[in-house]
Amino acid sequence: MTSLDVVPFSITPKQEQILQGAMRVFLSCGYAGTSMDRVATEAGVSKQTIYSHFTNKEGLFKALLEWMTLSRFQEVYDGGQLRGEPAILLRQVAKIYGSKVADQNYLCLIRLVIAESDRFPELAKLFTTTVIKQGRHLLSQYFETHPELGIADPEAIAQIFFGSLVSYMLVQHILHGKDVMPMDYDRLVTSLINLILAQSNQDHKSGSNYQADS
Amino acid sequence: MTSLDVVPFSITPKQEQILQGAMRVFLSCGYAGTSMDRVATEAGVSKQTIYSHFTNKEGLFKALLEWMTLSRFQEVYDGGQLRGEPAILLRQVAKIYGSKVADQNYLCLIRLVIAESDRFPELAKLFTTTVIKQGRHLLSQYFETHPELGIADPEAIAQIFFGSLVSYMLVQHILHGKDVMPMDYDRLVTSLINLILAQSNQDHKSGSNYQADS
DNA sequence: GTCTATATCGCGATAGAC
DNA sequence: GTCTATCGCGATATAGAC
Repeated sequence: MTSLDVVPFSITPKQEQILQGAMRVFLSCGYAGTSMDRVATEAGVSKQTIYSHFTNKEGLFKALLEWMTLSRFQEVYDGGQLRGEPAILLRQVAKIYGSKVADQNYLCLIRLVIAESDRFPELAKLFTTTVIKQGRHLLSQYFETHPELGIADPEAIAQIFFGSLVSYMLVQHILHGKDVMPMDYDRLVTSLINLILAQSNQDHKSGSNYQADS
Repeated sequence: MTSLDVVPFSITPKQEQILQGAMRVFLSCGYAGTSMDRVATEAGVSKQTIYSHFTNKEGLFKALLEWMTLSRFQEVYDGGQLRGEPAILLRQVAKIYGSKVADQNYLCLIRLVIAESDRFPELAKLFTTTVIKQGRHLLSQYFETHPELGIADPEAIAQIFFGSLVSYMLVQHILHGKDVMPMDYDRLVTSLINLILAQSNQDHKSGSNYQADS
């Protein structure tokens, strides 16, 4: 359940050189918009060299996205379990998340995974499983070990927490919201943390267990 | 400020016929992956007819996305100002949002706007302004006219509300989260509404006005 | 206005020398 | 293993008949 059925990569220097070039082109031009000639030029190798290391364009693309997804996954979640005071920890998570995800390469990776989610559904699932599901799981576990926070549905709140951060990055940095409806990241994070922590301060007899009528 | 500097469309039947065909192809194949031959076949016209109505591939693509964005905008936000009891209204908004956005065409439109946000930034800005900014503004106004909810930063909470819904749709339906980490929409909405409404039930002297230390 | 036919170019993939 | 040269195909865009 917790282990991923994806084997770790072992990459030769030449393959990494090719992937670095492929990354620059695919991330900015998309799958269909990328030509193998351009990748060869950008990587500083000939086209045939690419075909000798990866089966074809599709194979190169899959290898690139798996490589980026898994390496970035390790980089973000290497800390293991979450610990500390709620107010401090949530802000820290948001801060790390903001600095790691606001990175240009990572934003382009997300955009590319979304763009090709129909043509390459397995890659989208890999991304969802390793990045999003894992993050949600870690935070959800933290909530469960802190019952004093009064969180009724840890998984849902964890999804709301990360979802708010994801949509912020998406709208502000990918959809150019920073130009037409700018909002400070700290402002969003502060409101978000206040929302979640306010659960522990309220009268639990009140209408917090609102139920749907559908 | 509230008016958009985009003139309403007047579309001839032939143009709509072309746009309908273009929609099917562009939404599933992306910009670079779409051929004008395919659009012509799908629309039931010849290729030259397309070029006589739209200047080129880029012009056709822009016209399509502006057409879809603006027409969908009118469809969702025709209700004007929001009214009603908070618990009822928020759930109603989430319900409308869920049914309108979960539509396959609309999900593909969002994916396409994201995918081409770098090549066509003006289209991304148009989408952000007409759809996201407008929705956030309406909900923010509602919060401002209901001070009893105890919401300190209406704009931020409105962003969190819609952001949670957007990211849910994105992860579940576009990134295939429904296959690897399914979650019921009502479950998320219930937790989200509880979070927001809990603000009005708490002791306002407590740590709800947590401040960043950065 | 709309169609058929065509020009021109860049693409993915391969063959063969070294 | 890596390079240069090339094949075959499908792309955007246009020309000219009706």
